[in-house]
Amino acid sequence: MQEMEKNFDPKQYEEQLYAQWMDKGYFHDEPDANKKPFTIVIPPPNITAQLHIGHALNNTLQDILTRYKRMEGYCTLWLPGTDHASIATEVKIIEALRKEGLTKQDLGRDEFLKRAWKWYDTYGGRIVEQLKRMGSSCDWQRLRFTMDDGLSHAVNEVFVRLYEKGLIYRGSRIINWCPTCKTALSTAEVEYEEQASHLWHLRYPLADGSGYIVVATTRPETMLGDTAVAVNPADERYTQLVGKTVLLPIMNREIPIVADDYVEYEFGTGAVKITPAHDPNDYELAQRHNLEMINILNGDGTINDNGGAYCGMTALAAREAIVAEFERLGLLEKIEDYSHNVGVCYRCHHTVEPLISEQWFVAMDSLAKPAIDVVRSGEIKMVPERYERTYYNWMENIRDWCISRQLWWGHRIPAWYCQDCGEMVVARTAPDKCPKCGGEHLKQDDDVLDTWFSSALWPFSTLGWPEKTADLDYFYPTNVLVTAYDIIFFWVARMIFSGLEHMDEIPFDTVLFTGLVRDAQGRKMSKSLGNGIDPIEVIDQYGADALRFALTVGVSAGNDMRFRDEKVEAGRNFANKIWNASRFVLMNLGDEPIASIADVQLDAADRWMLTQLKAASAEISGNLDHYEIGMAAQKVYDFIWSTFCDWYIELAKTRLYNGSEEEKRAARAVLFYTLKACLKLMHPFMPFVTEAIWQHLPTGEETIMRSAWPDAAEIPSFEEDAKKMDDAIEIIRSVRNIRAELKVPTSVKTSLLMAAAPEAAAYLPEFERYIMAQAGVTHLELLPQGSPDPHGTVSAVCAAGTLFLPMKELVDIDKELARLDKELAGAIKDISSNQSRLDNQTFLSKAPAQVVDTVRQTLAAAQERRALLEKRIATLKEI
RNA sequence: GGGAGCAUGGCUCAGUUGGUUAGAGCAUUCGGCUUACAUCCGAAAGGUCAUAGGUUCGAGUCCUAUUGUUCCCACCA
Repeated sequence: MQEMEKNFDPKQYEEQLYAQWMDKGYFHDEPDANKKPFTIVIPPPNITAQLHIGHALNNTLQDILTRYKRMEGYCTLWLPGTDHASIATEVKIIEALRKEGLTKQDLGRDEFLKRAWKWYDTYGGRIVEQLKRMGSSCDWQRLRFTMDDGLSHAVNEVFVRLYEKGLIYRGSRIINWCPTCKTALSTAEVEYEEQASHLWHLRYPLADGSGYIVVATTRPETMLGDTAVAVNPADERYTQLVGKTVLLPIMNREIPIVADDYVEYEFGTGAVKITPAHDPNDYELAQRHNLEMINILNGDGTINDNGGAYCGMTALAAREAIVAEFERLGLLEKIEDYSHNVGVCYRCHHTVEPLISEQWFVAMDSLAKPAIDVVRSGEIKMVPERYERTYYNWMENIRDWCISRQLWWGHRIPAWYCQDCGEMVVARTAPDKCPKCGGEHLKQDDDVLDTWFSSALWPFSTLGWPEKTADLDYFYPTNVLVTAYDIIFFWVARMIFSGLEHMDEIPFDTVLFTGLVRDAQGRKMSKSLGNGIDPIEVIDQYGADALRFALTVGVSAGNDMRFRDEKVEAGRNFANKIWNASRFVLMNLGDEPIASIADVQLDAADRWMLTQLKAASAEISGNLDHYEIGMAAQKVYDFIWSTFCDWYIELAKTRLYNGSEEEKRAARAVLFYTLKACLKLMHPFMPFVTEAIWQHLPTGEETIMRSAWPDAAEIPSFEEDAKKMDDAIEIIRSVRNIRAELKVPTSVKTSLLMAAAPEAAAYLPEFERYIMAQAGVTHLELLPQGSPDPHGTVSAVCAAGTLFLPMKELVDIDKELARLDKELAGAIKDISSNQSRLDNQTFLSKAPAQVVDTVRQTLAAAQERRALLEKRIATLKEI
């Protein structure tokens, strides 16, 4: 066993330990009927690029839960994988092509797909490497990709089943179209941006020449496709116009003026131009009024043949030209400044155009209902709970899901069209001939599926569905899904209804939401700001454990967090702290075999330590069980740093350096026992440093990650003895406090006198050596009961009694009096607050007896403190 | 137009089901190279828990309103 270096150097261990874990197969479990399964499926990162800090947070939490459950003895599976991210990846590849001066059409579908697969090889692999750097204990033997054969098979199966049930249909609807990506989008894929624009007031002349009606619009170019003007039926300004027609300028088309409740008369002019093919509201209104629908846009966002003279112009160019033309014709009433929401594509951020198009849809009504029920009933819980409301809100107002995309990279829609008779066949595999006419010229649908269609199946498609595999049987449903709140609609909701529909079971019982990781100023990380943080750079600089620490300690579920270097530094320091504590223990274990804590004479410090350990492990396990990961991490930190290092190790030195052999044996046993427990409690959070240490220790176990999680029930506790140690600690703190306040140099030792309560007098001698060592005193002298306060001393009042430091030559009497006055004021405040509670009859009758009792005790203690302080002040004034 | 979150010492944040004197890290001040660690140790100072009401024996925690701030959803052209 090599020696431990003075400081923990992550670089020296991380890669090597990870390789070791992989070699030994520690991340892999086979279904085991004797164990309970614990399953997490990773939210598959998009292969578009490398992982960002948000992924690091997400995966750290999953790893913590997985490692915890694994140590608890569950049969665990954390299933990793990546997502082909149809549109996002395609956008990236097209960008790359453009730099080579190519378009995707230049390449053709097959060549393009080759590029995409190459992209997957590069970035998919890189993502896996990044996950490994973070210490993720994923089962790499079960690595999946949404375009794997197995998963593609699942996608086809689901498509065909839903089609056969009538839940997938093809139809012509108004959809959101991204002219840049040249594809349809689902409603979820449209984001809205506030944009400063104008409201153009246009005059539409009445066909009978009796004047004109003014319409207001934010998109003047759509007038090319207008097929009506609408007003509110109750709007008196226009009642006499309803039923008349206007002559649409430029197009010279005669279109009706109709009345419809949809029109708000306060807005604009109260008259709306109706463009059914390019506005969802107009579309609905057109259906009510049987209006013509004229599509004026090409797929690339330019004006088509229906736009007459404007054909071929971009929508924006057409807008300018049309406004100019209206002005020339004297038909431009006015232009107002107007700011409104514009829909943009969530991938390329260009304005989307609503248009009518033939697409594939999933009918949502019957799927949504059971998915709502399982959350309402609590079968699926969301942490924090408030996201359940967001979920209901979406699911209850859900619209049919447009799933076809005019893209190449993705799962091609399993529908074929007979070139001879036009018949459409939806099938699991390519049909060789048309079932209707027998023709052999069948052409597959050109479109691919929404990338989220395959992600929706992830919890079961990754486990082998539709085959009935052992994995699927054992690991499904999964336990917890850890994801950011921004994909609740895209993904979480769709997994829930898909799981219910195809597995007849929920996909997971808990959804743990993470917040967004923001930069140190609280800004969202973005490419344009260039404020993104690369987790790998952080790991290179501080180590993976430090990064994980910064992302977890004190963070609460679903809340955004700021990422600050200081916190990573704190994490690095913590790793170094446990490293050095372990180094200390290791140096002091001696040559004899380490005894069990059951076989040694435990002293008060040991009993205190074990009692604290028992409480801490119970609390930490409890926090983890409730997904309070930030709090669990905080407790691990505090317990190890303060309780174990700052107190117990320091106390143990007394016996290690000056104790008898038997005492050394006891101290070593408890140090070793507690250290191992500390490492285990810490391991899910900081796997590398804990494993590195573990392998330096004579534990007899080759890895910490498969060791047993500390079971609080098995740790002995000694409440009463622990209380005595607490009293001694209070004495030590008081002495240190006085010494610091009076600026007594550490080198100056002093004797300590105590007027102790009788019980305390009995046990304090046992603590004398600890007090001596920790407080810098030469010896502890117990004053006889009832003896007067010694002159020329400084004092402090503790639970165990009053202590005196005979340092009158060092003490400024006035300062000391001031200090005592301050303490007295504190005591008086405590007395009055507690007394007033006890004076309250309702409190006495309604509060639990235990609470009342505590208040009584607190009051008594405060009163005693006051008496002692007053006495002390009086004697000091006599000097 | 609906809905949600946040507001706690100088900064960044915790605070489980309401229960003694509201915690931590960083920063600050003071004292320390004490044979695990200066990536450290000891000590201190610093908070009317946004504001105003209410419920309760008891409120940072529950309710109502207000202010500020962030976000989500929504078809006012």
